[in-house]
Amino acid sequence: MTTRTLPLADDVAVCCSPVTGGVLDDDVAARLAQMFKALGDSTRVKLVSLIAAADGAEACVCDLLEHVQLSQPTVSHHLKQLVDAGLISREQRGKWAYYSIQSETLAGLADALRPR
Amino acid sequence: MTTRTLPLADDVAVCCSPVTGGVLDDDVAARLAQMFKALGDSTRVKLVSLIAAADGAEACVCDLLEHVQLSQPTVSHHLKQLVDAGLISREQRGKWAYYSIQSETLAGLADALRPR
DNA sequence: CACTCATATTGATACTTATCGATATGAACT
DNA sequence: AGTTCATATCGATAAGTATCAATATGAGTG
Repeated sequence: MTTRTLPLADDVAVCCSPVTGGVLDDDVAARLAQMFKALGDSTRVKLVSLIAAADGAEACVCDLLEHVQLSQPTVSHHLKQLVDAGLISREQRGKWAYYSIQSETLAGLADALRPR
Repeated sequence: MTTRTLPLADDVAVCCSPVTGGVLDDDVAARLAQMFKALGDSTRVKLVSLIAAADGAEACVCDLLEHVQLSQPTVSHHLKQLVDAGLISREQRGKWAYYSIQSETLAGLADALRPR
């Protein structure tokens, strides 16, 4: 898989399409599934919680490596998936890459899950 | 993989452990990931929305088959995963198996995602 | 420019999963 | 008991993914 941004529903559409609020269009379902899939791995769930709990609500890979028992390439790979799904964002500052939570996307996901 | 109920954190623990509220224990992260993974497939997201939108908020497999272009065994397989994750429940009534949304679990998941 | 450090990418491998056809189960009906 | 209908399970296969060692990239530093 190469890096790509899925040409799917944007965040606005997602936030307005609750899972339990009616039959979802295929593209909305696909976008939701992409985000859920990104969270469908305990390592990635933990990475998100680590980033959220980090000082300044951002963390570099080196910080995260100390908390999960995985190789650096593997952690990098998981972070990429979270970025691709729009759940976290990446910012390069000097030698370090800082990851932070995309709260709006996460909140939108939560909203899509809430019963209607 | 055989049928199993994961000996992980129960729903109460999950609902009280927001993803962005601090570093998650491994077992809580695993339970959350199990539920997210169940939703990490567009077919399953759509099945959930179909069930929620169905008359009486429940649907039998035959109803669902009409709305997804997949074989009956495949739909059965997806439903099983959703049941195993606790997101929907199954009730046999006569010849039919009725699936319905586990709203509390879904609400708990939404709660775990909401920013703290 | 050479060197180091932090992170990303590549390539390989083992494991998982989505899917289907075939078959089994199990309930109602005759 | 035999038949039919709805659904589940099995077995196989193709596609996807998690992981790591090795290597590349790219930013700072001397």
